[in-house]
Amino acid sequence: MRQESLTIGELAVRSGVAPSALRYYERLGLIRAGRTGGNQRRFDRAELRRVSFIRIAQQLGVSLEDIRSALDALPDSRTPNKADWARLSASWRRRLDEKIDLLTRLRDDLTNCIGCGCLSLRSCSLYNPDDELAGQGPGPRRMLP
Amino acid sequence: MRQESLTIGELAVRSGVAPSALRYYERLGLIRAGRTGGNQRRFDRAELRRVSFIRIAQQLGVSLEDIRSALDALPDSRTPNKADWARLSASWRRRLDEKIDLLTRLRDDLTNCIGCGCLSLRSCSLYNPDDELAGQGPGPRRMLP
DNA sequence: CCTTGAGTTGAAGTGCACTTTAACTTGCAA
DNA sequence: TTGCAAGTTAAAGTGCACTTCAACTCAAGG
Repeated sequence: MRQESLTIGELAVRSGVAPSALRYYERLGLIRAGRTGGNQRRFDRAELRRVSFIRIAQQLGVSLEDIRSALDALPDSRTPNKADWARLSASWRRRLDEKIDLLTRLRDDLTNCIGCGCLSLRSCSLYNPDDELAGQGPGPRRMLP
Repeated sequence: MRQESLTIGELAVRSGVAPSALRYYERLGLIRAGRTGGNQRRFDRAELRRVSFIRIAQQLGVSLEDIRSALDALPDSRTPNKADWARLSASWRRRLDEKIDLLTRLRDDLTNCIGCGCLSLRSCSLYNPDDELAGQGPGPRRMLP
C-alpha cells in the first residue's frame, strides 16, 4: 500500500489527533495539506512528523502560536530532512532541560520545605514566577500584563 | 506587627496571586476566609501555605478540581500541621517523579528519534497518550470522551 | 447508478482559569 | 468626620485549544 498521501482520517488515526484538531492546526498554519479535485485534504506523509512535533511541544507547555514560530524555521520549499529536524529539536532539548531542572528542584525542595514550615512562597525556590515554563498549568494564564 | 489574619490584598501580595484569583479559589473551595463585621475577607496565615500548594500543583499540570480533592485530605477542624502537609506532599512527590521521568525519557529519545526518522508517533516512546500527566499542555484538554 | 461513510465549511459552543466591570460598601488615617 | 484606597458582589468577558453542529459534497464499493 504505502501511499504517498493521507486523508485527514488516516492522519488522525496514525497521529492520534482528532480530525477537527488537524483542521484547526491547518488553519493556524502548523501543518499543510494539498487538495484533491473535490476539495478534500491530502496530507503528505511528512506532515505526520510535524504533528508529532506539535504534540511533543505541547507536553512542554508550549503554546500553538510558539510552536508555529518554531516550525517556521523549517524549509518551506522542500520536505524537511534529518538535519532540519535535528536543528529544531535542539531548541526543544534546551526547553526540556530547563523544565526537568525546575521540576527536579521542585521535587528536592518539596518535602524539605513543607516539613520545615517555610512553604510560604517568595522565600522558597519553589516559587519561581520568572520562569517562562513554570506557570504553564492546565488552564490559560497571562496573569501579569 | 505579625498580625493573625491577612486582608485579600495582603494575601495577594504575599502569595503573588491576584485578588480576583483568590476570590475564585475561595468560590471553588480551595481556600477559606473568615469575615469582618463589614463582610470583608480575613485570611488566616495558614491559607498562605494552601495558596503555595495550589500554585505548585498547577506547575505539575493538575487541575483546580483535582487540587481541591487533594486539599480535602487536610483536616477540616484544626490548622494543618507539618505531618498533614508532609502526607499531602508525598502524593505530589509521586506525580513529580512520574513527570520528571516522562520528560527525561522524552529528552533522551528526542534527538535519537528525530535523527533516525522514526518520529511518527505510536512507534515511539515519545508518544504516551495514556500518561495522565502527559497531555497537559497550556490549553484545556479533554479530547477523548 | 446508488448508497454510504468520509470529507467540506462557517459558525457557534465548551471548559478552564481567570479578569474585568459596574455599582456599591468598609476601614483607617488625617 | 471626611476622604479615599481597598474591599464587596454578580455577571459578563477573555484566551486558548479545541469540539460540535448543520448543511452540504465527495469517493469508492456493490
